[in-house]
Amino acid sequence: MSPSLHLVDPPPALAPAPGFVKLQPRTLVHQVIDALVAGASEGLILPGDRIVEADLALQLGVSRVPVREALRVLESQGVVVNEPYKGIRLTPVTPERIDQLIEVRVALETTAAKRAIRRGYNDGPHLDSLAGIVEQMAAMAERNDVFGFAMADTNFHRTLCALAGNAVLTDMWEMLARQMTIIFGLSTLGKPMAAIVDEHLRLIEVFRSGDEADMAREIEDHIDVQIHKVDIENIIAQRRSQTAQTANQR
Amino acid sequence: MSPSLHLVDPPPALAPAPGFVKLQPRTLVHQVIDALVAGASEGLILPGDRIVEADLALQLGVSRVPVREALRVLESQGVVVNEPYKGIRLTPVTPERIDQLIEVRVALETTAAKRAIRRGYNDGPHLDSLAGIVEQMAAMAERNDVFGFAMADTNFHRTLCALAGNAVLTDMWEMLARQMTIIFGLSTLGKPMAAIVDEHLRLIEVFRSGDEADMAREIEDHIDVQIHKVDIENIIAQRRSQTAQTANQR
DNA sequence: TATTTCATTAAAGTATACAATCTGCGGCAT
DNA sequence: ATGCCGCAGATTGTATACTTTAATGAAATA
Repeated sequence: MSPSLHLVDPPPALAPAPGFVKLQPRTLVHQVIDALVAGASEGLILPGDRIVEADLALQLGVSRVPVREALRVLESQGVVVNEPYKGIRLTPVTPERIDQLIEVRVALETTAAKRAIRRGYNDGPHLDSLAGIVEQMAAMAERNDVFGFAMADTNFHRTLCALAGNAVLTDMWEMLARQMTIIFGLSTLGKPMAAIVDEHLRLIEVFRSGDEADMAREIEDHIDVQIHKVDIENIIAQRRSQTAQTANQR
Repeated sequence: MSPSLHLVDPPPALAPAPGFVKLQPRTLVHQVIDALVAGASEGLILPGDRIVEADLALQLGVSRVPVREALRVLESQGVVVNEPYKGIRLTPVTPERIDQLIEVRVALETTAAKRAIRRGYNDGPHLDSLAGIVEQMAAMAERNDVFGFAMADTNFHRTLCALAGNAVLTDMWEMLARQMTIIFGLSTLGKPMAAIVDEHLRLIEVFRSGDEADMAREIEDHIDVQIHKVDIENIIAQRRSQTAQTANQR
């Protein structure tokens, strides 16, 4: 883990793509976005912290322009909040906001699962790829790799959403995932990893059964439990005191 | 209606605010965003059309910077698509995409209604404000103001969503609404306005009853019917040939 | 002492200038 | 004739420079 903010290369794909992916030039804007999200999930920047364009640009070794554009994107995605001529700060995370994120995420994933079932995509190959990801999760749990575990977990749900074949839905899901990644990164998991692995296996089973209502219930329970009970404000306060000497002023 | 793209002031609020609203400076970025969305919904730019930063900046009388930032925001919201170093174009609208937008919108509105009911917000004052908007719709229908009618319609659903008190949800809903505004602007309505007014009245009734399942069904039917049957590609082709002399090359 | 005014400063918003990349066309070799 | 190479134009990506706004604090006044 790096001690400071830095531009990053594309994250390593956990599951190799089946065919060729249309590769696109990674502009600085994208790199800045990734760096910021990564930094936030590492707790380098905490919710509510001010983000100064010029400072950030200096740290990342780029000009203000790509930084500004990145921040605009993150603003429109809810990761940061902006007041014109005043400044940008990482969106404050309150229990209410977490509830809201969860509510929307459950709605999206439920819809995705429903659609996937109606398309008949809850069968062999698709179930296998989901099972494969759960295996990865188990492996990460084995070696106690919390970060890798969280990545695989996210990947599981991303894959599930993708089965709906709804680009609008997946885009919106990614927005939520980003914000939850930041929160996840700060909080330790509420449950032991082994239990979470089991939950995912059960999720696959229900998905296979094709009962839409059951699936909806299962998803709701599953996501709800994940971070609902975490006292996020306490965690943030702790982090802030830990890194008080280098902390960005609030 | 203006014959060309132009910067716009904030749209007139249909319902006056009860207290003071925290006023924020409108930067050029926001104005460019509004101008672009307005221009798109007027058919000045058609789905699939190329958007050249420099041209747009010239037309709007600003530099490229705010234009770029606006386009970045619209990109992250799905209004335009971007390929690095190649260009930006208004997101192509296909029947599949419309289906996807509707699917997500139904999911969000259903969730919002459910939450609003659970909060007990399906009562007196809130129902009244909804009914007030339907009256506005009826008035617009009376004077055959299609644009005003669409605005009021949008406002109805916006108000309904707001009752859930979920900022994340409303933000996402606004994204969808923007894209659907563009499509609506291009297509004529599939049903007579009077019928749509009736549907909204029924929607209010079901909302009052507080039956979540009924509400979900009602919303689904209502939104589905609106534009599902429209042959959007044909409409776009027509528009394109109508304004062929000044059309932006595809 | 409290309050207002105004200058200073930091940071965001905007404009201009430069670099990198794509695209289409024309010449040249095969 | 066909296909490859490379140059020129256009357009996007990035950097630098300038302008506007807001916040802070010191000086002035009541």
